Amino acid sequence: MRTEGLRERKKLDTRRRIEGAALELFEQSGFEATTIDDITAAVDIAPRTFFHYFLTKEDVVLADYADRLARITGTLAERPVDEAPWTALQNAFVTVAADYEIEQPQLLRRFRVMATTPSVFARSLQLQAGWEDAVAVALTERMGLETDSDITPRLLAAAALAAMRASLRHWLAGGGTTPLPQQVAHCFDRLASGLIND
Amino acid sequence: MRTEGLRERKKLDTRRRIEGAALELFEQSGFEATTIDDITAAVDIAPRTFFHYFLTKEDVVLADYADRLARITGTLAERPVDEAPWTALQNAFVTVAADYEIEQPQLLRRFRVMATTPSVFARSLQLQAGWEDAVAVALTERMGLETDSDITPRLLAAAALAAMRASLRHWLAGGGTTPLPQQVAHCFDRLASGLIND
DNA sequence: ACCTAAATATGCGATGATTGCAACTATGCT
DNA sequence: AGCATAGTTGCAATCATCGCATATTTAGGT
Repeated sequence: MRTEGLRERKKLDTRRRIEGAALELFEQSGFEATTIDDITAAVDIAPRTFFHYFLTKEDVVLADYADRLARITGTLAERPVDEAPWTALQNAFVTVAADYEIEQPQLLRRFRVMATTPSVFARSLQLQAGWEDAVAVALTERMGLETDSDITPRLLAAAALAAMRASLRHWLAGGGTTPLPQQVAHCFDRLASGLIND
Repeated sequence: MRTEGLRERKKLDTRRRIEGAALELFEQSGFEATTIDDITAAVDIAPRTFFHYFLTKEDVVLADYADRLARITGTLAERPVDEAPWTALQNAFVTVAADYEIEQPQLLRRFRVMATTPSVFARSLQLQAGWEDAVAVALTERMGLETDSDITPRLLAAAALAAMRASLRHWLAGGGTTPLPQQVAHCFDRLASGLIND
């Protein structure tokens, strides 16, 4: 009972090989200086095939974002319904932060490219906006509200993402030194206790 | 005592004509379906010239962002130094919100395009990230902190932008019905008093 | 009005991402 | 083996964007 059939395995393998080769090239020559042709040549596939695996060149760097979102909404769904929304959110994001911590080495490669390439950074913001949407929807359901009638879920989702981004930035600035989960928890706490005292 | 010389006036005029024609075309045929050639033909300038006025096609839709940021940092700088950072931020953003309210008709055109075009939306997020940077820097100075040593300014800036975005979304969802400044003030208040109670 | 330097506008020619389409090949299933 | 399906490839076309060399235009003296 392998991971599905040969087809699936091959596909996953190709995807990983693209990611590997691309990241290597990006770090070596820079994102913009690396062409799709360079990447596909390195993996020995047709240029056209690249776009069957990734929507854009930027997405190779951000290949983990979809799973990351799933992890967030997944954790959020697991939290007891009677838990305060903000607390549930904190738990969900601290969980992802813990993932980040574990995968730190690989992540740093990606983040380095993102931090130095505007188009990749922009794409990451776009994907994160998708996270915000998903989280807002999840919160709306959890809080039993009408869609879009109340601004609360949106505000909470946006604030959560803000806390995450700020923490991440700090983490990266320190080269991954400071413990990320604690940092995230701290930012959530700050927001939870109001910002006037800062 | 005109606005500088003829050269300056012409340049401003061309810029405005590009914006006008482009927005019209975007609304009529869609952003992506409109090419640079279409736009420059409508304004009767060379295609190459377009890029002397705007860095990207997306930037035509977001032409006001630079001034908007100046307004924010300007207001922030005017606030008394002993005012709490979050309060100062609130004031700065409510000020822009008031601008938005006044320019509502023109803004709605732009927002409509932004809301329906992923690449424009992405670009707007990128520009807002620039706002966040600028605001964070301003706060760092105002609070007399070492650059990047403390995560606070970053968190506050990110939270402020989050409040702004959430408010804006609500405003747009309602077609510009609800009073934006109040909405923004409300979101800032919510964050200021902590999110646990929600 | 005339002349020169600086600022702008054009024209031209790459480059490179991205996409639709049609032909081709490998895999899954019977 | 033999068909249906999914995945790969080639090809051609679009279009944004950019560097560069060449006109044009405007600003400031003379």
